[in-house]
Amino acid sequence: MPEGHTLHRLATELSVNFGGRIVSSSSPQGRFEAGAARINGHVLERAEAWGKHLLIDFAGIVERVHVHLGIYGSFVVAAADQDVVGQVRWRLATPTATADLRGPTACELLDSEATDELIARLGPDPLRADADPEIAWRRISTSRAPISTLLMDQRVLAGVGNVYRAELLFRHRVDPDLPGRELGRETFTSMWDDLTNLMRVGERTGRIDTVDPEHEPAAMGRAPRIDDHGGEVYVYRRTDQACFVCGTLVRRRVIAGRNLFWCPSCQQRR
DNA sequence: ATTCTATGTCGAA
DNA sequence: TCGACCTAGAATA
Repeated sequence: MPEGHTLHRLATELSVNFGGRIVSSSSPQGRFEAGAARINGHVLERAEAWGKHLLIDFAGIVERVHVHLGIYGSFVVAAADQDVVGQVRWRLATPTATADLRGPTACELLDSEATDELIARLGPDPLRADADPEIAWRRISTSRAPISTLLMDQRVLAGVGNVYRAELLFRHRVDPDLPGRELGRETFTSMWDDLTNLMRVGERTGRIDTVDPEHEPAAMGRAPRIDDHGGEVYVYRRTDQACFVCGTLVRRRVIAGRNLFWCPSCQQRR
């Protein structure tokens, strides 16, 4: 379930469970064999997230491990001595913990130059203390592309995925087709602040919750929603269900292979 | 048993 | 805009 909050949680989890410890490293599936062997027996120094990218440092190794989960990758920390189940690209293990990486888009060693290039092409990550929203504003306010496309562009904002995109647009009642350069400065600022808060909640809880108290299940007399992304949301994957605010049916549209969900009544140009 | 789906990204057409 | 990547679990037959 990888949007930015997941990667920041993962970075913390890896740091807590493996940081400062000698780890054994292997690639049961075989596609990271050489890299895993280089790391084997070294001390994990730290793990950090930049948007949806994870970077892990090991003592005495100049390169950093770069992991990107893609759409279905997973990196799961569990107790020690787990059997290998399925396709495990990379396994980290200590006497007390095991971490298994499956199905990532990227799992590779990057030198410092490649790492710099990676970070340089990412926009500000709301979950990082060093994030500069002005960079995002500059890219949005000078673009003719629709705001729904810009929010997913990692050069504009790092860490936002399909769920946060749909929910952020809904929460601010923004038409997904609005060109970036027509988005008002005030709207952008409140969206950035809101996004930061939503993603912090996501990082803390491990789920994406975006519904305000007055629209929560208890307040509206409806059953809590249980879904893969694990939280309560306004529009994501709620195609043909009633909008919590106005009752209009939520719509879905495929754009460049991705599902966009929105309320056509609440989210109109003003 | 098979098909479908997914919170992502890249490169080709 | 489309397919490839590559994985597990859910849905369908």
